[in-house]
Amino acid sequence: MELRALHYFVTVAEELHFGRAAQRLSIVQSAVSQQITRLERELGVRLLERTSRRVRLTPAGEWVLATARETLAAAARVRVVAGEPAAVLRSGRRPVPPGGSTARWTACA
Amino acid sequence: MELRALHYFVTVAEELHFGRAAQRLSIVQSAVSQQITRLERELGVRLLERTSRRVRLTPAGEWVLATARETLAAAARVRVVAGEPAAVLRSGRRPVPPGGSTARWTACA
DNA sequence: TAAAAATACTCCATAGGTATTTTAT
DNA sequence: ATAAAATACCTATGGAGTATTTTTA
Repeated sequence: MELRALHYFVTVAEELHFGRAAQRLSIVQSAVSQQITRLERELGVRLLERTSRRVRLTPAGEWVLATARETLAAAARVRVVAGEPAAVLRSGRRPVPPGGSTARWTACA
Repeated sequence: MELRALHYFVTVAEELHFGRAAQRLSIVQSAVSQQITRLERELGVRLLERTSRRVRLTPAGEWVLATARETLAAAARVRVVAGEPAAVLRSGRRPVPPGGSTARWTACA
């Protein structure tokens, strides 16, 4: 289980939409889909109920959402006590290469 | 920052010895070294002070240790609320291939 | 049928393994 | 000299991207 997957899951849970979550995360929808699928497989439980029109949290999804947020918050505290400048703060414009975002680490969460 | 790195760090902090930590984690010492180095680079702070005879926590290391444990505990709760059988429980003997441990995922933490 | 998620496939970054080197006592 | 961590190099895994397919309201 990775913090990345929890982060993606929380974002999808907030947006209730894979595409919008992907946008917020600055990655493509398929990557979000893969991570959620992997997380669900790893935990052995369905977290999101999706149809082509709506995404909803399952009961297990609701419980996991709360603890996932706690985990991410704790991880953020690690960075804070380490004195790191709050995760990924960027100043200035985001460097986007000519042909669109080919680079994989141009944008972080 | 990954849960894996936090886990390795907590183990080293408990053992105060990279080699013993690696043993407990069922991986090689160099992998532990790499993860700790990466974590320190990511956080921008030295967590462990090592000499060839002794490993000690830096003050930052002490702070990070506490929050790292909180993070791992929260991650464990995610698994619990998801109903997962407590992380990686294995029964029976560990499958070791003929030529020694070539497989990389034979043992997990 | 249209909007949205899932899948197939590719590229490259990285985790961990082996072997070796560096370092500090 | 020696015990222990760091480094170089290698292979396999997997994350994210593009393009496409599947699904269901």
